[in-house]
Amino acid sequence: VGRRPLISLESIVQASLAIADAEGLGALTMQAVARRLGVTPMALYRHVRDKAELLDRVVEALLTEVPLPADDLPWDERLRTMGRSIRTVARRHPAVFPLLLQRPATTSESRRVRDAVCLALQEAGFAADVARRAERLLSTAVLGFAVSEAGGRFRGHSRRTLDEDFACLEDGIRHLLDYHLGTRSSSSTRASATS
Amino acid sequence: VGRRPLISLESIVQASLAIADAEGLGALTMQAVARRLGVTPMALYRHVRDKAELLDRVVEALLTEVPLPADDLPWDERLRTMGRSIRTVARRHPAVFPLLLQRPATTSESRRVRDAVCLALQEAGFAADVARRAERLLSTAVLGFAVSEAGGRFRGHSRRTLDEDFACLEDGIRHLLDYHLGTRSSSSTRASATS
DNA sequence: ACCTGAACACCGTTCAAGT
DNA sequence: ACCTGAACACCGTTCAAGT
Repeated sequence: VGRRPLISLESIVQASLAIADAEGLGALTMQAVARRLGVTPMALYRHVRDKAELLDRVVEALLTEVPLPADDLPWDERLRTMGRSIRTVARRHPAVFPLLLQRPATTSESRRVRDAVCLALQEAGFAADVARRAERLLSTAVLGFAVSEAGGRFRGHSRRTLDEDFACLEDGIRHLLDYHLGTRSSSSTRASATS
Repeated sequence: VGRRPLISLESIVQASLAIADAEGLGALTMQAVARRLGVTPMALYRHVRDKAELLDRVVEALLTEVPLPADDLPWDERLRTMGRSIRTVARRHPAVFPLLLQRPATTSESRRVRDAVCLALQEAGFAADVARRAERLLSTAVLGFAVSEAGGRFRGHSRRTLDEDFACLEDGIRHLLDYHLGTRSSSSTRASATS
């Protein structure tokens, strides 16, 4: 009656992420998390229903690491910044990141990022429903690339090649957005850096 | 000495895929595969080194289900057909398909599909190295969409919405290819079906 | 309220043994 | 050559019990 908690949901999630980062998703077990926290595995079940929920929380934590750019930046810079942030988070947590593509994008943190993207697209001139569709496809491409890179699908390609690939993806997205906006001012559109 | 095999690598892979399709990736265990084949779990280890290799084989089997379009079709139709085939395979094997984005794209079956895409892109007019880059980005977008859809990230969106999303993705890709080819004949480019 | 000890069903994997 | 039986370490999860 009135014992101070030794662990919290937050410490559990943080420990889980650290384990997955260091030893892979296979090493992320309830026992490993408990051991790292100096507690028995059963203690975790007070804070988390089961392992599935733990994984949900860990994935959610990834999205928390994506910072939202300042409001006063132009919409295209905001999109570019978020895309790069996502890629950075993927490189930081390569074992867990792929799960992001497999869970419903309806959690609060995923909504937080998505709303920021949609807002930028609407400021660019897209109608709300078009912006939502564009966000879906755009995030799919960026997440797909980040997962591929983090998960090792592009193993064998140099960092330089992948950076160029990503720049090419950014340019492609920018071009398509300009095209749909009917914008002629392609001044900020870089020349295709193929090679 | 000279006993006829009860099981084969092929039957193991097929049983594994059937289990994953029916009950999810979590139900795909060595014991479950063995039970389905009427054999003890240890019998599997004669044909497969460990579970990791089994998963590799199963993923490889997914790619086998992607048919290569006829050579005499125009390059753009070939690309479109392959993209749609990939999406179909993803919908057929939603539990296993996400793994495709997490393994090195260097296996023989993945090379088979990739070479076909690169060839189409080269026939379109791209240089070999540009074609390879385009293939990487293009397959990332298509696989990313297929994984998202199969894995449930887009749960809550109607089939119709997702079909339109995919059509929009196809159009976007087509537009970018045309743009990089410097083609003016945009007759085959559909008007943007936003909504 | 929070944690533990003991227990259960299940998992991947090995090894020696059978035919 | 191919499969089995027995065994091991580990996993997620429960339940009653301790403080």
